[in-house]
Amino acid sequence: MDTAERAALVARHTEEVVTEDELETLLAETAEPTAYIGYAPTGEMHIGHFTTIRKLADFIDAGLDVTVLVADLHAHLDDEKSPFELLDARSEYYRLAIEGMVAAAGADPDAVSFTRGTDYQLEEPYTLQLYRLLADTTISRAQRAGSEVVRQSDNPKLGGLVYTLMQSLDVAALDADIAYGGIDQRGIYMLAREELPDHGFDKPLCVFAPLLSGLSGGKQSSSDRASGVFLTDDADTVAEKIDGAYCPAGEVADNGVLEYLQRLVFPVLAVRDDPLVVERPEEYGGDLSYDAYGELESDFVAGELHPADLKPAAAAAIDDVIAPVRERLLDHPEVLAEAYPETWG
RNA sequence: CCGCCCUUAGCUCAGACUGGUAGAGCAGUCGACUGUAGAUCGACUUGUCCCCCGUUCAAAUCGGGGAGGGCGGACCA
Repeated sequence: MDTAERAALVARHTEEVVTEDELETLLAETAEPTAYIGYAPTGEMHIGHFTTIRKLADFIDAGLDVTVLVADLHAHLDDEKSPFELLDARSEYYRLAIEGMVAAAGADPDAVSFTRGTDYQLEEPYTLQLYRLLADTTISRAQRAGSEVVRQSDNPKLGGLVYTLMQSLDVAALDADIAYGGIDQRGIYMLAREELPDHGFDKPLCVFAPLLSGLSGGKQSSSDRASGVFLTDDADTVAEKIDGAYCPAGEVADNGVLEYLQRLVFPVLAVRDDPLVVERPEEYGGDLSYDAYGELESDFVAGELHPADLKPAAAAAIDDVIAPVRERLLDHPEVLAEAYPETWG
């Protein structure tokens, strides 16, 4: 694989790369570039996380050294989304779920390094750097950077501000060349690109994944189980949720069903070299089979593929994709019960 | 340390002055209409009224105490 091919692999299915030129340079000049993505272990993981994590397989194939940060302190700093006492349990759950998703994406989980925030964020060098960042970042700058990530309220806590600076510093602390995350993380990593060079660190490249629409048209949320498919949802639940999803015939915008297919199902099917089969009654033209998302979208836009036929096929395919992750999680009921006692205890 | 304000449905809040065991909007659920969903109609559900004590035939409402949250003041040798 030459540099251009590797760059294309890293960049495919992304929302934005900052910047493409820097990516080519990095891949050409660095022996083993590093990329990291951080997750604050808060609510249960869902299919939106899966689409973002699935891309780690591309990173690994492109020769990147991938680290996943389980940012336990962040989970508490952001308006105490996770109680302090649950950080251990939820960190364990996140690691289990993420490993499951990496494996389900066709990559080797052992190729990913895991780190927890508390492994290094309490040590002196990190703390000292954090204080220095705190000293020269304005409140409004930190607020703006974190506005898409940190919970907003009329009476925001200091934790949400520190969260933003810590995440910026994490890029340097983990020695990552590339900061990867959903496009909602853009504000924070732009702050990192601005501030880190002033503190003697390299300016990180950023790769942003698209966010999935929720099934009702809004955003997917960990705190709303109905807004999307969760990793532990069984086949019937997936079918119910997809059946209820906003899905206007012929329209692509805000269509969660199509997004699931494009961003998660087809990439996984491609690895297995399987098509997506849509069963359809004879009166509407009989079964269909798609090897690529583009064909399916064309048919959908043209009105050749009706939502009522698409939905059951999509539900079955989604269930098939999450099944191995679900099984891995349900194999460890004690992990779920300790991390989310109110749901699983 | 002092003073003032707030706490009612999943969310935002009304009701408190003039006690009679609670309402609106949004959300949600279910029908109708569409070969899905949404939109649109139609129907429906939801509550330790922050906690404790007291007054009263009767307290979300009045009195006292407490908890949590917000705002302001004071101290500044």
